[in-house]
Amino acid sequence: MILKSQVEWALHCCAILAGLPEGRYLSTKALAELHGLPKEYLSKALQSLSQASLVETTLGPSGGYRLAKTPSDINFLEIVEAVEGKARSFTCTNIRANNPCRPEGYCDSKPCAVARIMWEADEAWRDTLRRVRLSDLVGTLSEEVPADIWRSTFEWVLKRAG
Amino acid sequence: MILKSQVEWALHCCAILAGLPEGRYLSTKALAELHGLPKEYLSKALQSLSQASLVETTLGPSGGYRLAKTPSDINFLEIVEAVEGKARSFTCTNIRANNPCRPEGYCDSKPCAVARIMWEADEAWRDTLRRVRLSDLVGTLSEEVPADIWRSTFEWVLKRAG
DNA sequence: GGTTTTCGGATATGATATGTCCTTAATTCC
DNA sequence: GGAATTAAGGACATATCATATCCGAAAACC
Repeated sequence: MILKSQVEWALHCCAILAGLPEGRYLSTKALAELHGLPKEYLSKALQSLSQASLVETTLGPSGGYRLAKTPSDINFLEIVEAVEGKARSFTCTNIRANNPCRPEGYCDSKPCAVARIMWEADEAWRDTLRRVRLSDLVGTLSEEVPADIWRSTFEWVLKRAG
Repeated sequence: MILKSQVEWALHCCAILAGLPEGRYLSTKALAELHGLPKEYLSKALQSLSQASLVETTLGPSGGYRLAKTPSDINFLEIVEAVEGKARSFTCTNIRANNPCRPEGYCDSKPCAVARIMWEADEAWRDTLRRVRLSDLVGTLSEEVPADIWRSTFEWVLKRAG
């Protein structure tokens, strides 16, 4: 049970987009080169963010992506679910229904007890991600990343933002 | 990010094993027929449980599997990790290291902030599973499954246990 | 009009989950 | 002792999905 690498890419890209000056866009090409990622494939992750209305896009030169909301209004779960999907990690195939001792046509009143427990754990995972805002990540990064690297990184991307 | 179906199978099998009389074994064949699962493939899941020392085995007729510990000494996480593995759901490829603005040979003092958040969510998932004991599942099942189905199911499997 | 960009479709490839088959060794039953 | 049964595990086949690349269309900018 491993998350797509696109999840990692999307989170890092959102962190960069969160630090952009108001109104500026950043292209797939710039984000791919900054992170050393395949441009065409990263594009799919960014499209997922766009479909989830987490980012806005514009075409043409100096076009690209910017956040559609303030970093404090975006949480981790939104980003993760945008590229990974909203499906639960445990899928119940209801194998209890194959029990040969069950009367024909018997109908369960509740979902399977095994599934309920697994879904509860899934919710705990989602709750944790829901409680972390993109602005929290940006705060941590600006504390931990040395100031000169942090500053020159944004100079670097802005130079490519036209 | 979907768990293997073997996780579901293993959990249901453990629930049945937990209800067996002391000292009795249940074969792969019986467990597979009870749940309507492919015998050969289910065998792989049971082997995983065996390697994790959650179940004990014996060979020959009337052989098979039984729990190696009391149901209250087995939690969900042990079973899930036995078949799914202990690897975290988020793998950090450290793409921050590709940032062209980083000085050559620069070394990070901490793991990536993105990864730390994702791992925290992973821990929340594992904590939830760790807190649920196999005996809790058995308790829920014996409450919710109609008593006659519950009883005839164990008569059915015991008939196949030799 | 030419360039740059997002977006989506089509396709290829590799890894992994799923499923089957077969052999070996141990145990039980007759 | 011999036959039947079982777990264990290796070999193999198949299907699904993640990863990756390429292309064409439409939109924006110069």
